[in-house]
Amino acid sequence: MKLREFAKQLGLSPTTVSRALSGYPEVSEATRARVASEAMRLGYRPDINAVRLKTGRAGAIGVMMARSGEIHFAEFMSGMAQRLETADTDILITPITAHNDEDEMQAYRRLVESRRVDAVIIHSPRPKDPRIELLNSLGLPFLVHGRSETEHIHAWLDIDNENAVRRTTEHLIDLGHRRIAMINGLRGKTYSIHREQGFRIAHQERGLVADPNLMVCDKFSDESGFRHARSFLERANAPTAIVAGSTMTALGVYRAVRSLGMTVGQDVSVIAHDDVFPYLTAENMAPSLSTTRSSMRAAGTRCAELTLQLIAGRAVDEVHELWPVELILRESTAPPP
Amino acid sequence: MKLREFAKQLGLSPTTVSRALSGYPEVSEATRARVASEAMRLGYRPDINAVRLKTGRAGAIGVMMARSGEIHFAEFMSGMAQRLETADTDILITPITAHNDEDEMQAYRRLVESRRVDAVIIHSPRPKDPRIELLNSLGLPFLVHGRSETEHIHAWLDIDNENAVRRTTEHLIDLGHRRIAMINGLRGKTYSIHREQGFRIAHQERGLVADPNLMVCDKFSDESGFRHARSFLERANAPTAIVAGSTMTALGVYRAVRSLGMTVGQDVSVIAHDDVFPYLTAENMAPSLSTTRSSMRAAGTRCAELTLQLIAGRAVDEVHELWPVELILRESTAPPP
DNA sequence: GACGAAATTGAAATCGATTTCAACCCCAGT
DNA sequence: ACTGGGGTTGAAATCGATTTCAATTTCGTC
Repeated sequence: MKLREFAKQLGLSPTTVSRALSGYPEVSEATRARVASEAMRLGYRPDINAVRLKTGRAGAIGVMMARSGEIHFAEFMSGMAQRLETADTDILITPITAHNDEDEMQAYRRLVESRRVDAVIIHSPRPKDPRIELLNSLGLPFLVHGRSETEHIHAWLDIDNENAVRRTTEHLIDLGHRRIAMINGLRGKTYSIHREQGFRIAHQERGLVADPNLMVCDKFSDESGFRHARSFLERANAPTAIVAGSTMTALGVYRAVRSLGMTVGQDVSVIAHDDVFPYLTAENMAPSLSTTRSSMRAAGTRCAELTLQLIAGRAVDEVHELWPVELILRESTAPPP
Repeated sequence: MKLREFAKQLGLSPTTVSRALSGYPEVSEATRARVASEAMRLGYRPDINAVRLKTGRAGAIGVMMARSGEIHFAEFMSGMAQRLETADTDILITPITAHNDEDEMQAYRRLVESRRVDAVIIHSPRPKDPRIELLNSLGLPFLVHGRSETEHIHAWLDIDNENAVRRTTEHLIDLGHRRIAMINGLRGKTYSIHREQGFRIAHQERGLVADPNLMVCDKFSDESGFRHARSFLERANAPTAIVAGSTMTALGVYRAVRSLGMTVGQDVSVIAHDDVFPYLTAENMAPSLSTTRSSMRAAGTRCAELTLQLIAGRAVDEVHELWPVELILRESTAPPP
């Protein structure tokens, strides 16, 4: 059913119908009500592509998906979806298969030039992230989930990674631990850098020095948690506590500890950051895992909201949110033996 | 840059340029080459919304995302993306917040009537799934990931769940197990039903009867694996083997076994279905987990391909694929003590 | 050199909405 | 009775491409 037809059935002009449906003020209340109810009854809905062509709005927010199916991705998206479903805005997934930066940049260009999206959200930025410069120069609104240290202006939402790990580490030191290891996220990402900073600062504050031999960077996975924890714990001067990058990593760490005949929360303390996944709960691990916590889903919802605001014209330099994280102590952290 | 302008710069008509870029045969090779290279140089790309309006193609495939961030989702999507990136087709995520069927149906209607997508993919169908009937009546091409038993025709790709669990169970019986428990997926989904069938058939074949008290349905999560395994193992007549619905479930099962002072692969055998996630590998669990395996990512890629074929007009009743699963025996299965 | 077929190119209509600008109605104020 | 203004409505232009149909060029053949 097209506007033409529909308008004819109502005995009105397309103009008036269009105005009635888009809430313009100059159409009389009586007409608006009639149009609305008839649209519902006859199932008329504007062709989204015509609307987009005419208005220039794409009605979609782009999200770049890294090739390696990020474990965080589904939760974040689900959060976004929650906000967007009432905003008549779609989520457009654009795959990044590229292994080099240039390909990735090309993907952004394509997105912008073909007018597919009104804005994009990018994840896991690096301190100097070329994407930020590119998006700025392309003039496409964008929100960074995470932060960058580039001089180029950008809207962002991030969690306070530095403070999270700092409190985590302080807690371990205060329990009496002196040799603490950290299994960090991917090298080069801003969040990994911030976490490392938190780790160092906590040590310094207490008059200690973080041992570089006890710090590694890797992806968040069960496997990497296991491997690094084993490697740490088999050393002569093994750490008595381990800070893990994610609950998935912690899973591997637990396994490594057990595989060496030790017990988490007794021989070795473990603490991790928890992005709150419905299928893996820190509280249910054995022993229950102490964590810093910040919901990935909530971040998705808020990022969607902020992105809508950017599209609506909110100033980029107003949009900066740093979320604090909760510290939740459970059974996996205790004084060293 | 618009077609008008671009064509003028080339000294050609918009018609010819459009044809050159879309690969029509009637444009001379020389012109085509010139147009292509200039388009690259000047960065001309057709406005996607104009193209869509004119051609009536949406250039996107819709995927419905259930509210609960499915753990499988990211991998499947990532697989889809891999196929679609060269097809100039987007993936459109539509959130389903609805708790009732009617809302969900409404979401599909909206998708179709506003011409947002050329096809949709739906997941985890039930034996009589009303979505299938609706999509048929709306005339929108769709692919079911999984299968339904409805009389309504539908294209589908599924893994052979029945056979997977059947072989799994046969293996356990052949090892000597007589009391085998199964932690199945969500009740009412076709895949859960098929798995249950496989479980029963394996028993029957060997002259045994599956014990209904040892079969439960629940979501795939660490927590549910733990809870149900505990409950099974604490009974008077405890099972000696457990079939788990996913590696995540198996994780919880392992934990439950250990929490009771028992050992996986000795006191209790465990086997699961593995959808192959990069962050949780059956092989790396301790002890390594025996599984049936089928890559979720590969399914995504193939589903994208099949959906493109449906859009191109391939007959719906030709599109049925049943994927066999591999059975991989590792350390978690052994004869009963 | 002329003719017709084949190969190229272009003008204009079209997709389905939004929005500008003009027209109309109705009534208050003079 | 006439004017002006507010409140409603509509005709037509427009967004930026694709595609139909007609026009033009090129080329082989007689």
